[in-house]
Amino acid sequence: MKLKEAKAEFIQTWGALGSSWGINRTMSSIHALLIASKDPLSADEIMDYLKISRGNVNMNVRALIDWGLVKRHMIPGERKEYFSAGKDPWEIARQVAAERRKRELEPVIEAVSQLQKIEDTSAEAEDFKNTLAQLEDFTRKVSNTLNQFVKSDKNWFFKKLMSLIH
Amino acid sequence: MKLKEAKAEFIQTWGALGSSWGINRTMSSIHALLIASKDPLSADEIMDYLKISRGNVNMNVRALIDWGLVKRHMIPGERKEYFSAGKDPWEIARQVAAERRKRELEPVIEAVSQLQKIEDTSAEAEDFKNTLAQLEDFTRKVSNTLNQFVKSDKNWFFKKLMSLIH
DNA sequence: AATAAATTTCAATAATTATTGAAAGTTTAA
DNA sequence: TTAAACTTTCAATAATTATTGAAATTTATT
Repeated sequence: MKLKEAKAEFIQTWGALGSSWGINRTMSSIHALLIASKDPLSADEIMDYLKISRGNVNMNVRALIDWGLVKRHMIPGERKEYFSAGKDPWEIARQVAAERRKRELEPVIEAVSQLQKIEDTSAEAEDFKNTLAQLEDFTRKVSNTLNQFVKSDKNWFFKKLMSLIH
Repeated sequence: MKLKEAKAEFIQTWGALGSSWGINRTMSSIHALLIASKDPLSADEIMDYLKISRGNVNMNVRALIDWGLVKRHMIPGERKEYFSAGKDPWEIARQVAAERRKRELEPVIEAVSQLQKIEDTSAEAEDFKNTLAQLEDFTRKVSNTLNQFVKSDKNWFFKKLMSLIH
């Protein structure tokens, strides 16, 4: 297999993965393209490679920057902006975990916690309150654990990962 | 807050969560309804409560069964099928982790592993191979860890979770 | 300040994904 | 074996989500 083909397939694979994770295909394709690329790319290069419009590139690159997965570069003497993505899988996972915790887990904890204020005292109501309490407890534990990952350094993470397996 | 309201909001919250995780809103709403419900429900009851069509209930309940999140009940003397969902968050998470590992992580490992067969030996090709190798290694580690979770019992999981935090 | 280069926005449109509902298929019971 | 009760399928349609592209805006250069 040639380098070019491999990169094209990687972009394809990564794009499909993203879409099964609720991230849109174009966003993950751009991310993959930048991961696979030695040097930062301009909007024009991304448009050209992925055959998508300027507006689309702009919106999805912005989203990637929001997620902390891509950064802007200003090259001295150039007017254009360039974009690059970090290549370390652990850093990528950490960034994604941090954002999802904030965006998805925290709101659930908040909501489930509020819902437990049920006035009824029927057996059914008590049961449901109990289900919610368990859910809150579980979600808090997961959220705390993720938070540790996010704040930890790479070696700590791998050590723990290994300790889980053995 | 009354029990009915709380259940309605829970269904709402859980539905929204699912859709940010690439699971469709109706599927997670049905799941939430069954979690919140004391007894198993029939297709008609689900249709009625969520105001969705029979076909939609059938398809999404089937998907939930595929995911191992819902089971069928036959009540003796009744013609209808009834459905229920497990209420233990740990069991739910385990089931979801098991399925996603199989459906999403394993194919990525396979794909990334294949992609490393790049013939080129330019510095750029070597760099990219290296990125892929790191990605494969990371994904394998995550996959193994998830697999441990999946095979483990509840207490083991919580003990490990706690050991990570402290 | 005028111009050029690049970026951003967003209404229109295209593409995708979810939902309906009626017909076909199955199962159970008399 | 017929009919009623229930489930499944799937083509048509609705709803949602992504994409385009041209106009508006911003930023840099002369």
